[in-house]
Amino acid sequence: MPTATRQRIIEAADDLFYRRGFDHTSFADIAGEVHISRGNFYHHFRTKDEILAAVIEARQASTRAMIRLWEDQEPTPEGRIRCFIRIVITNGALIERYGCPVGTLTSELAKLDHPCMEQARSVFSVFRDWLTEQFTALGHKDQADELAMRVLAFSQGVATLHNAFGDEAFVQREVGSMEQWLSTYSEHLKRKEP
Amino acid sequence: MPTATRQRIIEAADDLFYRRGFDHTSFADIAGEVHISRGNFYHHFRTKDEILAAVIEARQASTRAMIRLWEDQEPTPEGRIRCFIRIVITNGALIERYGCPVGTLTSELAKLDHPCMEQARSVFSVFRDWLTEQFTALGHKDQADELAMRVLAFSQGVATLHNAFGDEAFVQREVGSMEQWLSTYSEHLKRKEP
DNA sequence: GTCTATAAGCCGATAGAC
DNA sequence: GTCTATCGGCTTATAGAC
Repeated sequence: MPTATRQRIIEAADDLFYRRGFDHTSFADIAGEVHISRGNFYHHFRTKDEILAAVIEARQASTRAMIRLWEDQEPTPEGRIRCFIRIVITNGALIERYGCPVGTLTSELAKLDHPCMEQARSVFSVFRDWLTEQFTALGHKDQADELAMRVLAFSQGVATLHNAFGDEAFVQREVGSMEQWLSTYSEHLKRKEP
Repeated sequence: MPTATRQRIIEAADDLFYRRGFDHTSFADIAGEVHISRGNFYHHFRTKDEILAAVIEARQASTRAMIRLWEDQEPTPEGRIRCFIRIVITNGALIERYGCPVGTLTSELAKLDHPCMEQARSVFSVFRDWLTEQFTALGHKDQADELAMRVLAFSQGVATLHNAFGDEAFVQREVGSMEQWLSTYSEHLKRKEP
């Protein structure tokens, strides 16, 4: 049973880890955001790694919630994959300023040689596995994972360069090109259906 | 005229900034690597920002040197662009462990809101401008920059996922696919030449 | 140019009162 | 559950001897 304070700590840490980076965020920063003392903070989380694990767990949950939303909104696999492709536009303002939350965290944890690296990678896997399901439903079971990884790589490349150059026209162009690529993989199914 | 010690500091800092990240690397870490005292260190660089600027300048120079090497080895624009595409294989072992040196630095500096961010982005620009030249030479002047950005985004997407998943087969597959894509853009020129 | 010594402050983490 | 007080260690950076 998470207390309200614990939940507020996780939300503040999630935000600060994204905007400032994990290593650069101190306990004092998080405590200040939640308006509690550092002593109180340690009542809820004993180590920094503990709160990182809680933050990543929260991100996994919110990722799954977003995916369920896409599934409710879009009945076809093509429409659902399109939702993923368009994240780089949907979250464009944040990505331009702070990059992709998933990619920048795994990059940082890799350099820190942090034990939570595997857990952070699993956020990527939530997207990867779901995209693989969608491409399987599109009738490309044999190469579904390969296609999922390609779409994932697209999102990371666009996010990194949007963060570096701040060029919105580039993002729009790449999304358009990727959507066109997707439609060629969907035609296969359309031809088979009446 | 850079002294030998100054040069050794820059090389050690370059390596540590890449492997551990800029923020996580301390003066003591660099001084320890070079086997000098912290006091001596401050004789050469007064602030951490100063050494970061020197490191980025060194990276720009080494990037230009690598490009000159490609130009010597490959006479055609297609061959030269292929050299860039294959970096993710050439530097595969380091990328798997620490990510792309350019992409991870810009991501970190963006979060730190660091004044050297613009300078770090210019390392990307060295690649971008050179790739634009190559695509112009291939006969695609109108969309040369767009094609350059696509190849750049490819490298960043592959590097981030290689760092996250450590899947070498994925890298090989994506490089092969990108080389095939490149050859379709080169055929245009081949048809015009006798 | 290179060193030791040290300042001033922030870090994660703990103890114990209420 | 929340607080204050505090520890030991590490940080950037400076002063000054050699």
